Amino acid sequence: MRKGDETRARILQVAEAAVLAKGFGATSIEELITETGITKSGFFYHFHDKNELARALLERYLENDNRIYDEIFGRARELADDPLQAFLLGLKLLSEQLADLPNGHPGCLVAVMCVHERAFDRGIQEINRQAALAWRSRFRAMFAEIMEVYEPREPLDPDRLADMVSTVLEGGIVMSKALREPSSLPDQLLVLRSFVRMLFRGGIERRAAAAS
Amino acid sequence: MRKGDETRARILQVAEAAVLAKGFGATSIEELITETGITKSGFFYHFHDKNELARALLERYLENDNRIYDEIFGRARELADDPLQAFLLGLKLLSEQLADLPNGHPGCLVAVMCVHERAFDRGIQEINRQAALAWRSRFRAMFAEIMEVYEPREPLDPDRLADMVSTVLEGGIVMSKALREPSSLPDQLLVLRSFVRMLFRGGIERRAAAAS
DNA sequence: GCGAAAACTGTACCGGCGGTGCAGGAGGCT
DNA sequence: AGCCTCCTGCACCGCCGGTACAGTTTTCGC
Repeated sequence: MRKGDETRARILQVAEAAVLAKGFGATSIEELITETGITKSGFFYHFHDKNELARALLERYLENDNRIYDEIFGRARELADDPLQAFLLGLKLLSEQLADLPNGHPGCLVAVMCVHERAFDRGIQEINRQAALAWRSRFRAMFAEIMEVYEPREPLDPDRLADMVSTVLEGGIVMSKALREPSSLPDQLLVLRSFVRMLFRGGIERRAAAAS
Repeated sequence: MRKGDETRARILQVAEAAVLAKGFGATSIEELITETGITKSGFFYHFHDKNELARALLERYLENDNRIYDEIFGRARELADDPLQAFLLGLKLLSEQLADLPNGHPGCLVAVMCVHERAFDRGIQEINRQAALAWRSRFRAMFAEIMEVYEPREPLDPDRLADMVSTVLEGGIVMSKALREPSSLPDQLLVLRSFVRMLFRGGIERRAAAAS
């Protein structure tokens, strides 16, 4: 029981690195089993086909992904009283953490599954969709809290604003890889941070100006 | 000579749709030849392997991509005297054009190649990098022109700002696919538009306020 | 320590796919 | 007529995903 989970986890670990490095199609099962020191039969004992591997991979990735966001923005929320300051600090911490990765962000499995789209079943597409919606509600909650305190300079839909965070993350990963500049992703996050600061600090300045 | 080019173009057209729909690995050569009504030998007469197909596909895609940006931002530049207004109009036109696509943006081949990364040779990675750099210099030129007229509310590196446009485009494509909401990409472009307007119109307002 | 279940191994096989090699043919240009 | 471009047809290779299934070791609860 426990042994099986450990092997399964080892396969997933090796598979994730390989898939993020060269895509799902280019990652062969034979390669995974030689690297984990298991036999082909052993592999198919754990995952009855490649699609199931993809699902497990994605679920594992998303759990970890959510854990990281919880940690970073949770820490930021503890350090700052103000919701805007907390969010800006969170973006900064995230940017720094990504900048510390020596080879840059390894890649996002959600993006991989999007690109391979129709190669997978509807179940995986649905997990992907739910993940994107979860990101949306996570960041929307933060923006909603900010908007209770700060009036935005321009009225922007909180959902669209929340999606902007995911958009910059996903786009930053792609652009970092295309440019071969690991620093691009953290830099783009800081640009987004400036935009958000401008959006809300502009608002409070306007209110101060109107009051005077 | 002309006949060959036509067949080649037909293969590329079919291949692009297939690759964007389900990824490169999941697109089989056999499938391409049945759809174009050519034989396997005929295919390998035009492309000596799959890697060469990828290169041709990418080059064709980038030519078309550049043509579209030239058109849209060229038109915008003609319609507006002010460089900021021209850029904002260009983003709006681009957003509208993307919103008009019934099934959303079909996908970006640069992102596909990034995701498959090590499955291709260095030549393709280099084309990808040059494409990203070309986007950067295209939009940097626009921001440079804007900055001659408007002072940004915050000092932001024109390169980073330029990359933000590509980042939002690439990220928006991924998020649109993940969410299964074709409207997400054009919406995100409009959010970026708001950010850019805020960045520069905030600047001019400050100068006007300082003068009064 | 024992028995059952879980976690594998080994082997043999299948079909699809990327890719090679080569011979030959149709059609147009000179 | 002869050559070149553009293909077709065919035979073949090796890798890979996947199946089937019998047998073996490891682990864990009792």
